[in-house]
Amino acid sequence: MPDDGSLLAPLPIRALDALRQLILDGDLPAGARLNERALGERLGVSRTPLREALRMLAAEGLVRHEAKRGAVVAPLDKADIEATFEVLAALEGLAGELAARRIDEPQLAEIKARHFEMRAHHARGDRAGYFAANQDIHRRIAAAAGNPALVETFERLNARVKRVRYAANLTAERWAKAVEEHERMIHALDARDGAALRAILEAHLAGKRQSVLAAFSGASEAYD
Amino acid sequence: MPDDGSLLAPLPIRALDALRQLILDGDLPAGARLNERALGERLGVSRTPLREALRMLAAEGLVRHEAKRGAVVAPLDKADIEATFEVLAALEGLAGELAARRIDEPQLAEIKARHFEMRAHHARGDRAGYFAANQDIHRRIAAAAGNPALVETFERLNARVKRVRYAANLTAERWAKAVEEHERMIHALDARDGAALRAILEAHLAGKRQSVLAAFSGASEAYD
DNA sequence: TATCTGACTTTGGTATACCAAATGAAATCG
DNA sequence: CGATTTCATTTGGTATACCAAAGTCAGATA
Repeated sequence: MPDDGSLLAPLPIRALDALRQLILDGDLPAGARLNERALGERLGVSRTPLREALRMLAAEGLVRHEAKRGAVVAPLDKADIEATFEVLAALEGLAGELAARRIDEPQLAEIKARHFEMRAHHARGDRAGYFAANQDIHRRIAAAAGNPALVETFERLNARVKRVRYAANLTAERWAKAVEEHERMIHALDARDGAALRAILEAHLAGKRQSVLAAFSGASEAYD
Repeated sequence: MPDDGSLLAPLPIRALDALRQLILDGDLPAGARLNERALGERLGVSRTPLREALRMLAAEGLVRHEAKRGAVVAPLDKADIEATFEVLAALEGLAGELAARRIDEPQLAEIKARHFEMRAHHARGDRAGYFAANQDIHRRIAAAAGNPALVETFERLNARVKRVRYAANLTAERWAKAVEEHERMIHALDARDGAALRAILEAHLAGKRQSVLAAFSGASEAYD
């Protein structure tokens, strides 16, 4: 997902990726003020490219610029999460419908393979592995939709809730239910049933929203 | 739609709004190289805030950064337009469904009023007035959905195709059909029928896409 | 004449300089 | 002792300086 953190990329891009990582990992907590000189030194970059990175992060919604006090890690409240998941669900639904219509055999085969890897992680109770495989599958479905604008829009919004999305601790039941939904996704995709896939994905996202909101309300009443 | 072009806004924001206007109006045609010094002088701004504005426009998709050659007004081809409209249709559909569920009477009344103003513009054959009213109605439906992430996402994507969206010259029939669709929108909204409104809006956007693509293919085979 | 070459110029990328507003701390007043 | 005023410092906003890579073009060469 990094745009391009590689050594040859321009500094604004490198700073962007580094900062995004820091925010998503929680090293820069929501609400934290981002001192340009200090942050620049930390990243080994001067203020000019750093400020460009901050503007890009603001466009992604991970950072807010407050008048006369600079950049702050964007707070995230319940309403933000609900709104974002509402849009993500619609985008996933669209992705599913288009993917069912457009996916080719090699793409489908690879998604099936990932699906079984994911089930393996679930069987072992390996949350990190599960999340990675899960994310990869959703990314591949979006890619199979063959719509770059959709992928980009999804990634942008997903970044906003990622901070909290993968912090949600699944209960065993919810986890099992998610896996079962994935199972049905594969079948719908295999049958090229767009309407069904859309419905499953929308429900799947609704479930994720619930579990994220539950974890959110419980853990940090106000994440900002 | 300008973020805030006012005199008290910081220069990156002012430059952002000014540049967006220049691009949407076609004063900066697709593919044009954006010389930082020249552009800065034109806007009365130094390169530092200008570069921040360019990064924000890149995030909106109106500008592209090419390696070692700087910023360029983003080209827009048929595939971009199709992909963008596909996502816009899904977002409008979601907006409609949510709006039908959440709109209150004053909001609905105002949309009805705008609707009749729009019909007046249509009756007079006033395209500019029609487009403005039309845009306003769609914006209000999105607002009535009560989802800021949705509004923001929609605006961001819409900006990409605005350049070409309002250049499409409607035929009389297509125009009449659009107005009739708007009529049905109002009824669905009035009846709080989310599913119907979603369907109408998705079809409406599909029609817009067709008319834009037709105008696009005819006029400028390659808008870049 | 066509092509190559090398100095000059332009341009984006990055760092630094400067300013005014905001912040914080110390001194002063009630 | 608490509130407040003042002054030093920090910080964001903006402009400018510097560099290396790309681009340009005249003149030399075959």
